[in-house]
Amino acid sequence: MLTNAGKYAIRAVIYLAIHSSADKKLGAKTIANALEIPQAFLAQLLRTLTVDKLISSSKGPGGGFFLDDDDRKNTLWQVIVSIDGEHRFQECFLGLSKCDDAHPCPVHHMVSPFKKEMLFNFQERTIAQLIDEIKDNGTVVSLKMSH
Amino acid sequence: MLTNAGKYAIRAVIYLAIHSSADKKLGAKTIANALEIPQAFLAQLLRTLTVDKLISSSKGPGGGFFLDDDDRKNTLWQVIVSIDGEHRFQECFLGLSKCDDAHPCPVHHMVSPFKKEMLFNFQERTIAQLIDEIKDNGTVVSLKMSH
DNA sequence: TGTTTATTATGACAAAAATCATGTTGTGGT
DNA sequence: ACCACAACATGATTTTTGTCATAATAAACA
Repeated sequence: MLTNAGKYAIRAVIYLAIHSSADKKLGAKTIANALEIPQAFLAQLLRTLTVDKLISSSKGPGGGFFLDDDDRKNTLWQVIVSIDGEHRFQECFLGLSKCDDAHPCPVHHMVSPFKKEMLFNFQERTIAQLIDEIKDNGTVVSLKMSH
Repeated sequence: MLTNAGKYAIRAVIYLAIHSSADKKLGAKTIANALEIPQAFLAQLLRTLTVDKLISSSKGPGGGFFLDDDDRKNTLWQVIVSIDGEHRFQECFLGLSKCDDAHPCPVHHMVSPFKKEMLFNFQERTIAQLIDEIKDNGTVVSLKMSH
């Protein structure tokens, strides 16, 4: 459903959404340590996200990655597409290349409704909204691998 | 969510459910051709399923794999567990080792309800029931990779 | 203008998943 | 008893994915 890279990217973006701003930039190393994921690998993902304009970055001393207001209007779906590609998330549960309501795989009707709902969730909600929901919810979300 | 092996296994079991019986056994080669899956790889999966008593087999001429009445009382969930293991299906969407309602990952509330529902579907329905539903539904399900 | 800090870029490396190849054993028919 | 057939068992190979290391480039500040 999601590759490791995609999972890392989502966690990193959410971490940035919570902890960074235009005047509080974070280095790849900082983020990697906080999330307990390999630095160099994360750096590549952050670069890709930067190229796709889903996160912002600045070089030099005091530089780093961050999310500005515009970035926060994007969705996690865009992050997924940027790293894993569009197909990965939507592909047939059994891996068939053609699987839709007209030509369903044997479990299509068991799986399809939930996938659509989930996809919708990722596409509609902006990152800003997601953070708000999390804060409203009260329960402390975890981003680290284990705790 | 599911490994390639798991997807193959499910398709093979459903194929057997539709096309095989105690006096109509099918060789691994036949199934592999029908589903457009690599033979040798499928053969291993079928063997595993046989060991776990989810499908039946008999050696020698006229032998092959098939589903008897007892086999049809099993669920696809058992097939998944047999091939991919229990954890694969249930793991956290973002890969966190601990992710539950008490300690949720940032997208837990967006994903968890659907996963639970889907899991329930796979655990409750027997293979026999699934086949019945498919037949009732009318639309011809596809099992081949492409068509 | 040079030094520091941090991103960018590239390629090598490791691990895991998926695939393939080979020989062995058991079973039924002749 | 022999032969043909198909499952069984094991291990090697390939491919993909993920990880790591290192050098290059850009920006800020003294």
